[in-house]
Amino acid sequence: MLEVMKIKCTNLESHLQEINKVEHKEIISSNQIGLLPNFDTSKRARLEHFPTAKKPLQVFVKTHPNDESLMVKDGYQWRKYGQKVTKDNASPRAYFRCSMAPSCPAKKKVQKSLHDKSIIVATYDGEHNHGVSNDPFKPSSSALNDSSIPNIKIEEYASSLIKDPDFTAVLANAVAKTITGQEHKRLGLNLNLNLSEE
DNA sequence: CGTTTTTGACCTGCGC
DNA sequence: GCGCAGGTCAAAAACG
Repeated sequence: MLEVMKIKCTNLESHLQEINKVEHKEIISSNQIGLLPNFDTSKRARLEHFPTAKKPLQVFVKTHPNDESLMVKDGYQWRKYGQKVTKDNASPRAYFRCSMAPSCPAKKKVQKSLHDKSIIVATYDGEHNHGVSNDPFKPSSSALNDSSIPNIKIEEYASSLIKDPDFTAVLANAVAKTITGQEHKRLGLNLNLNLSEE
């Protein structure tokens, strides 16, 4: 089962990198999943100047193209403190600060993708100094309702799936079906990431 | 009435 | 030094 998960993760990572290559025509380092190349060059230079500084985590969230709220349900409570229209993207960028703890340094920026308005990009900056109300990437969490397709953060999402007993059962069933040849076309491992091979 | 959102002003860093 | 762009502040408005 872990082997199957590993293969699936590898496929999804390569798929994500292909998408980013097409969108931005740049090569992405293989250990930076979802890190957008349009990341401001001046800031990138600063980060490279301080190699110990953590690079911000970027999460892609599928949403309705007409949804202008830029709200991402990720298990934390965020307070919006600013909004800006940036030069390289007509969609406004919203700035959020964690409101679950007064002294929490965690922040995030949320902006729609330049090329696909149905995808919003959340850039997380800083770490929470408190717990989370619910697992942000667990399939049963509020992040996975009808109007919000799961965040495409492969490693954490896969990790949460492994912990999910329901998923384990489904996965085991799918593996059994594959082995017995009852289901060739679809592996039954649809991770609902909107990144299927179709 | 407390909390959150909105939005224009302000601050800061960078390139020229 | 100046202008530009991104990020933050804070007062007013909106909301529950």
